[in-house]
Amino acid sequence: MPRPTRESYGDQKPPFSYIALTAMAIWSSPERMLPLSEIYRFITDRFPYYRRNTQRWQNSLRHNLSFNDCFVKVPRRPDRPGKGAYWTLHPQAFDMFENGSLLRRRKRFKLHKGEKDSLNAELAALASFNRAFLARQASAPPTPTNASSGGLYPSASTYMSRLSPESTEAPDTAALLPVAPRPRRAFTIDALLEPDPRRSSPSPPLQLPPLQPHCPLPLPAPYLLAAQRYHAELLAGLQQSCLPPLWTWRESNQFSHYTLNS
DNA sequence: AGATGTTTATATCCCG
DNA sequence: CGGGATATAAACATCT
Repeated sequence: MPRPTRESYGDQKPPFSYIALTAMAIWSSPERMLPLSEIYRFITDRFPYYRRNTQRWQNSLRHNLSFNDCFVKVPRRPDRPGKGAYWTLHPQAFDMFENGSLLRRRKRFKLHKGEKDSLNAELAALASFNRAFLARQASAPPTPTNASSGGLYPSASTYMSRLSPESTEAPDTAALLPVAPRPRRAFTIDALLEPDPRRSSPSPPLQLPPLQPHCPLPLPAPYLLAAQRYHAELLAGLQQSCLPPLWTWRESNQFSHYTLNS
């Protein structure tokens, strides 16, 4: 091919940190979130250097995902079964490469304890809900005669009827514990679902525009330039991915919880 | 069992 | 050069 678009740097180590490589992979995906295996694939597809010694660098990469607050683990929605969770970028970490170096950031992105607790609590609540939903699905499998009629889910009413009357909020009461005092502009599920304060239109379903199918070779410049746009799209993407139409996130006085759409 | 995450420890590297 | 960010190693848990 006249112009190599997928591979680069040959066998040389690319001048990117694992954090940068992972951010590129996540950012280049249509939904701005990827499972671990896809992050691996993004890197090995483009950088031949990482086709060897996979155990070593993949261990490092996993360490980075867990260790750095700039990466957020989003639980899978139950209609997308698979291995592992999705990984995305924390919107407040967009400027972490602002010094222009993809090798070393000026400072590490760290969430404050309150923000981190709040985010973790809400993500855990979502994961807990998904687990309970799947468990219920397993205990009441679809009729063996037709596996493909009427969608993937049992109806919401079916689900609700299986719950004891006093547990109509969520299966896991731990998930309902009051979340820590909410910081303004937090990256929380409910913050994401908060309609744009400036627009008061009655819930126009936020449509995620089909993005470029591919980002040939991510570079620093486009990364910075698109941060703003990415932010909006990430919100839309999370709204689509985390909260399928089956349920809705609701705010009551002190507790936040999921309710099934009826 | 193997993939995925989490955590701790230590070494190495880069930016100011 | 020094301190902080990053890389590597490794033990261990969890989930499919």
